Amino acid sequence: MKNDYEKQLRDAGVRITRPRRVILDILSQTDGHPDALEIFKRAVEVDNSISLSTVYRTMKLLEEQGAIHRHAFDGGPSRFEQAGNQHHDHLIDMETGDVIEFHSEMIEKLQEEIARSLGYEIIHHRFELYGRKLKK
Amino acid sequence: MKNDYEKQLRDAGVRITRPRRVILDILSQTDGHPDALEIFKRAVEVDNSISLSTVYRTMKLLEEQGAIHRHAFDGGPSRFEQAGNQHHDHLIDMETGDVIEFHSEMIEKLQEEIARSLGYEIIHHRFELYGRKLKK
DNA sequence: ATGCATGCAAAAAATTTGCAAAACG
DNA sequence: CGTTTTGCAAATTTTTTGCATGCAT
Repeated sequence: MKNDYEKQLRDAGVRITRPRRVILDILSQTDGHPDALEIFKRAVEVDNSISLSTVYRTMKLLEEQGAIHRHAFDGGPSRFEQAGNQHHDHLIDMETGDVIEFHSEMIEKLQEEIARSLGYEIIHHRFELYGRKLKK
Repeated sequence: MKNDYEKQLRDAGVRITRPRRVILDILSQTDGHPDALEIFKRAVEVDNSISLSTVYRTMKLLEEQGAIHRHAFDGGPSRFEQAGNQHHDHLIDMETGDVIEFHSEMIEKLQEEIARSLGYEIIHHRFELYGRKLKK
């Protein structure tokens, strides 16, 4: 997928600077869930003047713009992924750290129902399964 | 609820020291979801020689023993609650920070199904709703 | 007694911030 | 050209750890 967030962000009044473009490119070329440090390391390979602060600042900005999602899986640092794909939840393989994405319409519906019955409207949610691969 | 983890822990070979007893008492007198610092502050009121390190070490120990659950709600520090009550998930009021507990058998079943269909066995899961109170 | 637990201070890990200089539109 | 953004270093926040001493069993 091409990095076509650029126009979208520009329209939202976000300046597209060199560091931001580098980070956006990295995000659109990745389908994993890298943390800030990983993004930083890859960014430095492209432009060695980029700083870790800028990565953090950019992640916050992109999150506010809805361009990425931030995850905080058990313990570790925040990990990011581009938004825009269809919504999904995560299953984390506790042995390998692998992240498997899944989607359940049923779950989505249920949580709406639960929230409504408690008198709430959902802004966002986290649904993470932590498991171990079954031997067949 | 009385602090009756003591016997249970003792049987598991865990030494019951003064700091640990103080912390266990605090946990059993609380039905919120305090973080380490809050527990530390309350502990100091009972015994001013307790250190924050010990609180952290004790929380890790109790977690391993299954006596408490650790939560990492969006952003903030780890927050703890005693285990032993029936399993439940959390809805976090984004305006007040209040934590509302709920339980859905349907959700429990669904996640088992999802994990199984992906070839996994669930060790634990996190299901958190972040929402805003509906005005009626 | 003897090993495990504690307090303290220092280290680590993750993230944020102040500020002067540089870059964007 | 006026703002916004950046890099850097330093500060914060949360948590962990090394080590000498103290306490539980």
